[in-house]
Amino acid sequence: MKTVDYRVSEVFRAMSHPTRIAILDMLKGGPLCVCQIYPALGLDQSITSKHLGVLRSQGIIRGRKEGLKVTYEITDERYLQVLEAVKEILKRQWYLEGKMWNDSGKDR
Amino acid sequence: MKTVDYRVSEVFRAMSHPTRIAILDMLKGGPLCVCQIYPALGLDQSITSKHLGVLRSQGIIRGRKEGLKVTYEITDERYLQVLEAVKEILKRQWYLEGKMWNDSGKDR
DNA sequence: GTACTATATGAATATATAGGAATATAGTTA
DNA sequence: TAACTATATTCCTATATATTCATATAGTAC
Repeated sequence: MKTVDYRVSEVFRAMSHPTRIAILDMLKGGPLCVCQIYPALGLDQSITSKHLGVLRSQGIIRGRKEGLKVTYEITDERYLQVLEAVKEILKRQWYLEGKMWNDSGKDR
Repeated sequence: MKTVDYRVSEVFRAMSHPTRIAILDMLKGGPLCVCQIYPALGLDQSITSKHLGVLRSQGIIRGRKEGLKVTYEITDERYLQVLEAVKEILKRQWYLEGKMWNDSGKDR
């Protein structure tokens, strides 16, 4: 039986890639089709599918097939809260350090 | 300049190892000396030091030298809240799946 | 100074993960 | 049925990370 710590580590590992964080950010607004996700990320369908698979295997997102398309959504809103919490911690740290930052060129 | 998403990914990656999660759990109770941490984990001093270095490099913990010893502590309580939040999500998921679990043999 | 203690670091190896290109699978449409 | 579409998977290579053992560094005590 896997320990809780081990499962927690798997979840953090799944969330520890910029592309997968970008995917979670996209899903904040609600379910999205794969066909909407990978063009928005500017990535290959194949690579995107693998990242979705990592998040899905950890139960962070779930997909349902609707005809040819697959729509993904967050399984538990608290994963988004966790993500936001870390962003907030870092923003404060950076603020304290007097730094500026941005994501994909967009100012925050 | 590193993006926020990239920094978030680094923090998650730092937290994505069972040993480092165990270290954070130990530090919940307050600062601890390295000499207390690695025996409690049952790990080599060298390996423990490297894991501490990963957490330190991400600003999750900080150490201060006191004579020969180095004492580590959490830099921001919210990192612990993030850790607890994920544990809670997983506990609920496992409960819904009707599973039992434990950490190092201790029932929860 | 030497000897000792606690911690960090380096080099080598092993394992894990990511990315790219091609292919497989499942569903649709004609 | 064949052709098409959307997504997932496989294989291969490159890169990143973890572990082990040995050594370096910094502080203490004599």
